[in-house]
Amino acid sequence: MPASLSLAETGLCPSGAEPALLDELALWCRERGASLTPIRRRALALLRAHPGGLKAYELLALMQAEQPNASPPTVYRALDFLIEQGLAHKIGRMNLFVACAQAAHRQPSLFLICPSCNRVTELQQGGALEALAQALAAEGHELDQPEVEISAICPACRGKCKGPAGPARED
Amino acid sequence: MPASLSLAETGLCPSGAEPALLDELALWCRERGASLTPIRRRALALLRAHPGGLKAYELLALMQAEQPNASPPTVYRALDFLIEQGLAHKIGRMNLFVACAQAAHRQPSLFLICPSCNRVTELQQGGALEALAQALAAEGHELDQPEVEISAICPACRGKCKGPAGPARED
DNA sequence: TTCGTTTTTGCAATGTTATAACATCGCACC
DNA sequence: GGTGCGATGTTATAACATTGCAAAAACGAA
Repeated sequence: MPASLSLAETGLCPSGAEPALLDELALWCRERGASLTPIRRRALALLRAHPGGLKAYELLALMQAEQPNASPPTVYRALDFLIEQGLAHKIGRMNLFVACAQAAHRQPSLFLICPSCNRVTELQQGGALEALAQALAAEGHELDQPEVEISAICPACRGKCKGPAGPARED
Repeated sequence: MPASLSLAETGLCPSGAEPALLDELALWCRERGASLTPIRRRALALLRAHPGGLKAYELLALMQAEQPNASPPTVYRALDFLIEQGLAHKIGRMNLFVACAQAAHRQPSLFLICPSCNRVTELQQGGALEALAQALAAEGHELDQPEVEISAICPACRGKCKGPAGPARED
């Protein structure tokens, strides 16, 4: 079973947009008493258009294309909001921000970062997290929160690229 | 809040030093063709004296107490070396560096970061990592390397501090 | 010893990531 | 028309990390 679900295979059109989905998410925010303002919506659209994730300042540059006065706080505030709402995640080790593969399901996610190709895979089903949670519970710890990041060689790279660690992350 | 003290379950004396252990580690480096120079040794000693971990610039400040000309590259180079040798780890999400609880055993480690008290616990035995690795393997991924960071409520905080998320980490 | 090589260190500048602090705007509500 | 409040604008700065180059130390071989 390909339980993996690489960020892109939700049927995303890579050029952005997805207005219907964004409208739906805006509604969802509304229901929660939050509002997906134009800035936040734009940030989310950009993240979704870049399944490999974006650095904060890359996002800033993209936003400045439409909104020349955007500044660091602009994007960090938008990102904080999206993360709070479960619409995006931060990959701490790479300072990378990605849209949530499930739009906003808000369930804990396991991020597998392949050290060989640097690709980020968001794993949302399969027993890995449960197994981990149980093992932790057995030692008195309680798995708290989403966004568990793990270095793991992805299926594509197993056997293929062993040594050289090719570059990655062309946007 | 009591003081930090977490990784300390090794029975570390908190005031630093441990010359015998450091000598041993220096030898161990030698065998591997690496050398634990005075700067690196000093950095390691400081990390070990602060079981809660240190930020790079905190470490820098401490090193400058003895070596006024120390600069950012000084500490980052030392940290890179220690991490390479398996003598220290970096907690990516907090930009925090900690001495390896097992000195240099170089086995994958699971870091549990309590969102309530910010305490970092290094877990090196117990089935958690194994369980995770197996679950990943079942989906075609191969757990790659050390330093898995996880947000998990620590035993001390379970039941105790639920809501407010008090601050932590005064050194 | 002297030479050449490699590793380590010193140092200045810069790059990257993130937040503080404060002012302002726009809008719902009374 | 004020007031409250969330969102945004704006400037500056904090915090984290790296690059590039040159000087010095360490070390092995001639």
